[in-house]
Order: sequence, then structure tokens, then C-alpha cells
Amino acid sequence: MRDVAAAADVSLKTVSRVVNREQGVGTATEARVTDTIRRLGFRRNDLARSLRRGQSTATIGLVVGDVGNPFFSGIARAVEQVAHDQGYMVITGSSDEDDDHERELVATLCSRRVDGILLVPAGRDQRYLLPEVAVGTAIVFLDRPPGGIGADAVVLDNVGGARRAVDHLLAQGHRRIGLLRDSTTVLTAQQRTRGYCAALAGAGIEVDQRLLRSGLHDADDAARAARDLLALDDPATALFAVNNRMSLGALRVLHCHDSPVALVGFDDFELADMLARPITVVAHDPAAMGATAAKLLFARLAGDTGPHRRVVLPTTLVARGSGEVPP
Amino acid sequence: MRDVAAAADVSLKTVSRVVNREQGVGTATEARVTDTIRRLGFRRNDLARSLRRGQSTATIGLVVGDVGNPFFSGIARAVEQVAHDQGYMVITGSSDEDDDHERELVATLCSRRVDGILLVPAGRDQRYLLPEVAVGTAIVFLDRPPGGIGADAVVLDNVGGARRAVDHLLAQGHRRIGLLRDSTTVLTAQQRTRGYCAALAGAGIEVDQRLLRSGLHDADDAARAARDLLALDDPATALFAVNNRMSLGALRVLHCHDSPVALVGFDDFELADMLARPITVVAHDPAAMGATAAKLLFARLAGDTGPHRRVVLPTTLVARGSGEVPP
DNA sequence: CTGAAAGCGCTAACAG
DNA sequence: CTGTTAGCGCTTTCAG
Repeated sequence: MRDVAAAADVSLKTVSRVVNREQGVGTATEARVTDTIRRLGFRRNDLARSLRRGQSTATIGLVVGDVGNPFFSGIARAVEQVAHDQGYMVITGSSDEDDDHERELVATLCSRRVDGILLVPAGRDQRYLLPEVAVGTAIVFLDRPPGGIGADAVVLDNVGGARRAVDHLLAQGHRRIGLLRDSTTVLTAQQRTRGYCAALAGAGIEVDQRLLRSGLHDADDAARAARDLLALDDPATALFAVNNRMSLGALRVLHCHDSPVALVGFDDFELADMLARPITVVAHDPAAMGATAAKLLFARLAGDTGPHRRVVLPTTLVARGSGEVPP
Repeated sequence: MRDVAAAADVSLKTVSRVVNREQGVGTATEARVTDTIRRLGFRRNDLARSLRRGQSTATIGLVVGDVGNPFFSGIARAVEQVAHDQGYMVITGSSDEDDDHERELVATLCSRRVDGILLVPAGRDQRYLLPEVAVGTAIVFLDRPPGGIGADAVVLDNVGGARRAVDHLLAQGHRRIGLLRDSTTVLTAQQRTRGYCAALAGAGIEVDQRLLRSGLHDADDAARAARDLLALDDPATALFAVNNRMSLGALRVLHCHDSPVALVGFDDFELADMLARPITVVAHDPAAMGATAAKLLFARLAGDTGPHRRVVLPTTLVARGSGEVPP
């Protein structure tokens, strides 16, 4: 900028005015400066700008479990869209559902002075965020509510959705319904398990611990667990998968299984309706979740200081076949 | 930092030393400073740090067509992983395959002084990047080679992959093979069309322009075009879809079509093998592409000044059924 | 309409 | 082992 000023024979401030389209620059001067800028290939340094202005880096952070998972990439896409409309960029990080990794990502984002953070928490305790909140960083939770602190959150009706899924299986006459779930620490898995238990309780069925498989990290784990459940002395006749990866594993097993086994999965799939055995799911809208959370964040950045809000998005049971198999 | 220095009764520089774990601070002093930092909730401002050090913001930019598309989110995930290993974060942006949008995103990234950019170009001309390259920003192209400038690139064997796909259909006896492709400006679509034409030429078949459908922006467009092709007086007996969205549209049509029509698509799908009509695809590895490109970028950032490299990743034809249907 | 000086939060270079 | 000074590239404040 100094170089531009020297070359155009004006003061630094004048260049700054031109760059920022401020008023009060003579047309001739402006033309000369604009020209010099182009000639020298000058580009404003937004780092320095943010530093000096002391606020708004026009950047928000997004921490999800894994951008490679369509659920999260759907969120990411929507967030990016809203951010772009506001002139913001987004730094995305995947926590791999790991507590420490989550904290590390958040810390880095804060060090870079992002204006706000959209967080899908992996851990159960986000008290580590208290200093950041105090400093004024806006934070909105996605998919799972905050632990140990108050904050805005956009979540799904997990208990209700799971309950409806399992009720649906019960209505088909199933009594032995296996549960496939990932890490027990992730709150959504817990809530969906609650829905599962509530449905069974509603039908007067006691939960058989052997039908509950936890700590499954990926589709392969889920597939192994599904095979297990179908090989029990008193095997499961139906499966409830708490998320898309669990469903994927289950699908892989059921696809090669002779006697039909019922399956309902949480999270929808792109090709769900065109499968050999179209899968019945608890569907919801990841993009709506991302967009809602992002809008909430920008409302906070715009000065909204109302009480913490919790938005609960609905889920719908979409019957496609795999859930309508009798025992 | 000044506050910490004052509160701990040391100089600014000493705090800086502690924060950066530099040598030469008395254990007692260090403890005092560390304590004060925690007490005051101090966090180093990486913006100011980057500004002062004059290099490395430890951030790279990634511009893709649409993070919501599994092809791109697979890339994003791999890029993020490599970046994280290097202590970098990544700012991701979706161009929506729009030329202007691409330039705007790149400009913003440059203003933020990212150390490097991974770019899936939407447009055909990236000469606008010349000033950035001159300034030292590292740039690696993904999926499509640069236009008008020299730069590293990681691409697929598009012509070869498409040719094999169409050869495969020809081997089944097909003579009227429809082509579904998106924007004609996107180079990958052009190359895949070249492969299509080459295969037909190899079989001594002239290209029928009515079988070529271009400018399809999404799966819905592709579905409409596919229906058209099957409703011709002399209808297509097979379809070649140039990417996952085109395939999706075609699948949707073929799924409800009585007489079987052959289909081969470029890009693999997660559930491809479990579909009612398992889809034959030209498969490749998006994650490998992202990782390779990211590693190339970091090699450049580490000082590699060799000539521009072009890495061509292989494609494989995976026969699953939809491509093995006779006319 | 234009410019000079000060300073954002930090680190590099040099003292002590 | 610790402190002082200058300055990264920009904007803000105030004075022409």
C-alpha cells in the first residue's frame, strides 16, 4: 500500500480510501490510484485490516465430525451458503468425534479470531468454551446440545424420531429389535437409544442387553455387529441403526442375508429408494440444520443478545420397504 | 499480552517467549506467566502473529464445485487431513461451477493471505491468478488442469476412462449410446466427451448429435434429458453419464423404465452395488486426488521449485450390471 | 478533498 | 535470563 501511495504520488490514506471505496476522493486522483493498484498488482491485506479494526475477521469456524460424511457435508454446504451471503468465509474442521481433537480445533479457530463458531460437539463437556464466550465469540451448537455451558443449539427430535422408528417395527410384530450405535459418548446416540427403550417400554417389552451393540465406529463395525445379532440363539428379527454409517453396515449384511430382516435407519440416503431393498429411514434435513444454525449465529453477530435458543427440527419416518418386513 | 505482562510484572517479550515456548525463561518466571495467562484467559492472536512474521498464515484455501457433492467432500476430507498433519487449517468455498464465483472466492482467499490454494477450476482461464503466483502464493489444480497459466495439477484419466466405458457398452452390442453431460465449459465433461467420441470412432460409428445432451446442471436436468433420449424415434439403448449427478438423474429414469436400458456412469457411488440395478461405473479415488494435491501444495510451500507437475490418477471400470445389458 | 501521526497485537533484533 | 525498540500493513483520528 505504501508502494502504491508512492507510485501514485498520494498519501497512504488516500490509497486506503480508494481501496475501501470511501467517499471524498477526487475523480482524477481515484483513477490514478486505481490504475497504480492494478499495475502493481496490489491486493489489500485483510489480516492487517482485521487487526487494526479490532473486530470481524469475516470468518466463522465450523467443526463437524467428518466432512466426508454426507450428513455433515450437507450441513457444511448450507453453512457456506449463508456465510457467503453475509460476506463471510468458513474454516471447516473434522473432529473425528474425538473430544481432544474438538478442543484443539476450537482453540485454533479462536486463536485466529473467527467471529463465531458452529460446533457439532464430540465431547459431553464444553466448559472450555467459557473464556471464548466471555471474550465475545459467538457459538452455536449443531446436532447436539452444549454440555456444561449455555448456548444456542439446533438439534433434531432424536428421542421422538427413534421412538417412531421402533414403534414402526413393533407394529410389524417385531419383538427382538437389535440396536446398532456408535460411540456411547455422543449424545445423539444416547437420545436415540432412549427413544428405542421408550418404544419397547411402551409395548411392554424388556430391553435385552444382548441386542444392544455400542461403540461401533464405522460401517464395518456395524456390519460385524449386525451379523452377530442375526447369529444369536434367539436372533434379532429387526434392526434399528442410529445413523447413516450404522445403516450402511447393516445394509451390507442384510443385502446378502437369505431370510429377510427388517431395518430402519436414522438419517436418509441419496439412493435410498432405488436400493434392491429400499430402506425405511427416519429422515430429516441436514441443510436446514446448517442454514438455521448459521442464521442464528449471524443474528448473534448482528447484536442479538436474547436468551439462548434451542431449535428442534422435526424428523419424518419414510417407509420404503426395509422397515415393513414381518418377523 | 500487554495486560498479561503487566499482571505478571514482566516484559511483553517474556510473555511472548512463554507463549511460544522459546528458550531462556526462568522456571519461576515461566510459572508465573503461565499462571497469569490462564487467569486472564489470554489467547495469542494469530492474526497479529502472522502479520508480524510476514509469512505463513498456516491456512490454505480449497475451492471446489460444491462441498455437498460426495466427490468434492471426499476431496475436502482428504485435504483437511493432510493440512491438519502439517498444522494448517483450510478455508473451503464452493464455486457452483461458476466462473465469476470462482474468481471471487480466490480473490478473497488471497486477500486473507492463505499460503496456498487448491483449486478445482470452474472456468477455462485462470490467468487472473498470475499476480498471485508472482507474489508467491502456491497453487495446485484439482480434477481439471489450469487454463492459460502453468501450475501443478492432479487430474483423472478422463479420456481413457470414458473411452473404456463406451467401449464396454459397444462390446455389448450397443450402437446408439446417449451422452449426458453438464456445462460444456467444464473441461472434464469435454474430455469425457472426447473419450466417448473416440470409442465410437474406433467402432466405426458416426456420432449422432441428437444423442448428445449438454448443459444439464443437476440430476433433474439429467433425468429429463434421459427420458428424451429414450423417447426418440430411434431411441438410445444405452446411456453414458459423465458424472455422479448425471448418473443419478439417469438412474431415476431407468429405475421406472420397463425395457432395460444400459448405463455406465463416471464417478462411483456409495451404495452402487446394492441398488436394484447395480450400476456400472468408471471408478476413481477422490480422497487420493485430494491427498495428492495437498501433498504437492505442501511440497511447494516447503520450497520445492521444480517444474510444474501433472499427476494423472487412474480410473477403473467397475462392472456391476447396469452396463452389461444388451440392446 | 487530502495527509500526518498513532496504534491494532504481536515478534525480530538487539541490548543489558 | 530479561527488557527495549521498531515495525508488519492497515485504519482511525484529527488537522490541513
